Amino acid sequence: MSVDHLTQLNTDSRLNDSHKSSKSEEKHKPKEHKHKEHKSKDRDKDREKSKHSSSSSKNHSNSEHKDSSEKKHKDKEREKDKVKHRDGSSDKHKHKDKEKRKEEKDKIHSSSSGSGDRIKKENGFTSPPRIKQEPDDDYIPSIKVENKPMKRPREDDDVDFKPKKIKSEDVKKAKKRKSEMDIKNKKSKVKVESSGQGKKKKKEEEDKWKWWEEERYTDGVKWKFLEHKGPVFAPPYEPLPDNVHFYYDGKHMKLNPQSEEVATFFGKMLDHEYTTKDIFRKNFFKDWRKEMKPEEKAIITDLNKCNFEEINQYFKAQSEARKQMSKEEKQKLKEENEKLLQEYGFCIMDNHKERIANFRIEPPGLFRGRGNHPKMGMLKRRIRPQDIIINCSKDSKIPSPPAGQKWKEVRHDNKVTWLVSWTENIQGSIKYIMLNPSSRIKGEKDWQKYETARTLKKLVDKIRAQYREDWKSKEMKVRQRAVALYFIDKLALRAGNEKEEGETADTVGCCSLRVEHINLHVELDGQEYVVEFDFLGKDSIRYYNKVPVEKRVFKNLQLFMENKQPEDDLFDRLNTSILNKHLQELMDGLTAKVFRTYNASITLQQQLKELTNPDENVAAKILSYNRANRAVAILCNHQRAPPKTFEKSMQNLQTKIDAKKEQIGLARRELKGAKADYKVRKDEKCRKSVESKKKALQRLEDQLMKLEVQATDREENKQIALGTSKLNYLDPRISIAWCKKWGIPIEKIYNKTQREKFAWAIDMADEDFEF
DNA sequence: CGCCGAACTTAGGACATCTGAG
DNA sequence: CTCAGATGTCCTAAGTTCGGCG
Repeated sequence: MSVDHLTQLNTDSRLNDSHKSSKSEEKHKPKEHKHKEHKSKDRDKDREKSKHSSSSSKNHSNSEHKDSSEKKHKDKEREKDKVKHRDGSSDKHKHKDKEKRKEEKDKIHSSSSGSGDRIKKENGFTSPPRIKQEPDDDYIPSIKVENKPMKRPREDDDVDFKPKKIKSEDVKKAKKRKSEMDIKNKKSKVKVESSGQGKKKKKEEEDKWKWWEEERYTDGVKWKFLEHKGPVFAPPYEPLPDNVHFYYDGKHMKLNPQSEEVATFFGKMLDHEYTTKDIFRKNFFKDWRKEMKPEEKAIITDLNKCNFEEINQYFKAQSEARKQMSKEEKQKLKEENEKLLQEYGFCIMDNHKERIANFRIEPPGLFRGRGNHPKMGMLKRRIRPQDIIINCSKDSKIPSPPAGQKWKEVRHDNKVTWLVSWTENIQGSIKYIMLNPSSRIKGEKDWQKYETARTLKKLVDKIRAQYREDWKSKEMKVRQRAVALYFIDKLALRAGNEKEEGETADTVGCCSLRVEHINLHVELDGQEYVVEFDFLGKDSIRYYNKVPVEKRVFKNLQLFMENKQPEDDLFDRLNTSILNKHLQELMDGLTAKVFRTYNASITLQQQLKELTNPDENVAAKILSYNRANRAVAILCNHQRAPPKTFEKSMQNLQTKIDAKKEQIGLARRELKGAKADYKVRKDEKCRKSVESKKKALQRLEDQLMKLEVQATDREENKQIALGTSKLNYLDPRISIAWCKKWGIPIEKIYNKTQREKFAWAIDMADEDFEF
């Protein structure tokens, strides 16, 4: 964190202190009453702000030029909004407990700096600089918003699918549907496949079902038939052998299996840093004691007197032993695993065998949330059959629970995609077993996601024009919405839902940004109107970025921050639901996250165009691809902890480079010598020697280049994770089109799993595909 | 209309397995 | 052949969105 960031923070808080507003009184209200009070306070504040904003908008209006025709329209809208506002409907109602946050903050930072300290500790690296060029979009935006279904609805004759006739009938149907579709969609790639085309073709089609050539369900039905074998439970606890001891206060103590199991969870983790954290230890100890027998509970009262060392050693030895297993043993284990996969890893959904993603129930253990999680260390309990809800077809073979046990419930809900669910005990949220990304049900959704993003592409200019216009709105709420949307669009921020405090780590997204998360600089490093962002986002990954913004945005931010405490919401009149409602009106299916998908994909496409050099070889082109991918990862702030071995491996590489350089020096000298010889002797032998020396030198130089490129690549990738964007944000058809265009084998870009996930795209994208 | 739970996508880290340079 | 580093898989936490309910 830079010095001026710190001073800025301090200045801010001082400034705010002198302007103590209604907020500060509120701080001392008892918590229980807070909820309602907050609401009415906010309403007051809203009115006040509203006044304020309309008066101050005069101040900011010097650069405002009004388009009269549009103004009329706008005014009408404002009128509407104002009416709504009078109802109190636009009040923001957050039940975030700011008091607490403030107190905490005061505790931590009583004397000095801002939030930066904490942030750095939590996640030691800073965000790399990000680039995102605005796509030079020559597209003419269309006004019409239509989200035409990609396919026709399924026919009703599918209703009584019977599991028995699993595939043969289906192939016929697929063909029928496909031919209809081909006519309708005028697909460039026509697949010839008359019904009389032999068994081989049929077989292939069975192996690789092309669900994307079939119609989709409409009306929320997710499947017509679903059969599976239920989940695989975590193996039961195996008590420790008698020679592995637990000590309390130096004395050996035999724990009963139930509390022993929980002890092993802690013992296994001894090497992890977080077993030293106070919250972790406190939560663990509390939950552990709940599992103890009264006698144990009476004795074990202080975690510091517990010695898990032997337990720790035991598990280390176990994992060592696993590594040392013979080939045959490993093979056997692998086969058993495979058998389990074959039995439980697949289900039958609508006549097709589909892979299940997570068919194993999460084993018990100690919860470790990410970042500074208030619940870290709590016991994640073992899931039993009686906790499990099974979802499948009525007419399917219903999975049987383990002997002597019962499911919590068996239901037949074909409006959802999950096969199994249970409620987890840490947050009380529901967990699911669902299908693999290669499945129809996931693939269709994925495809649709990119289609929505492409629809946004057609409208984005209009939407941008609109939110720029809204920066001038008389209404605070509209301005906040417009500025937030600008951030979401320009910086690919996440929407930022409100979170319940004390339940999760303190992280934010766009709508939940607080005043303390940004710093305004009228001038910074030679740039005007710079906003400095510094906050923890999803997974407590730090987002740090300095962005020059338009003057109007800057002025708006100043306005939003007026009379606020650092821990107050920046966009106090906005939340994700308001924002998304607005977006929904702009385009069918538009939500905040679509901007991330759109901007990621368009950035890839444009970077690929820019970086690919037709004359270069495959390796160089792939490097370009990775660079393009990296640009997206940076945009989306996909970070990773630098690999543990990074420094070392970098050093090794450097050593290699140095060695290579030395070799080159040597080769140069030799070449020189050979040349000199040739000059004197002019004979064939010498000429050949020169030639070969030249070649050798050339080869070495090539190798050096390669190493240096590798080093750069690795350095650039140190903190950047490419996988997330590749898997979730980049329309696979862009990459596939690029591969086809430049003759790059798809395997160089997508591994086997990824090719399975993106099979639909591989099949349908040709080299002309444009996102 | 706001709140909350349900359902589903997105996310990084741990661990296992593969690979290719020495 | 060996081993380090790269790559792939698994795991499950942490987001977003939506719809229903009071």
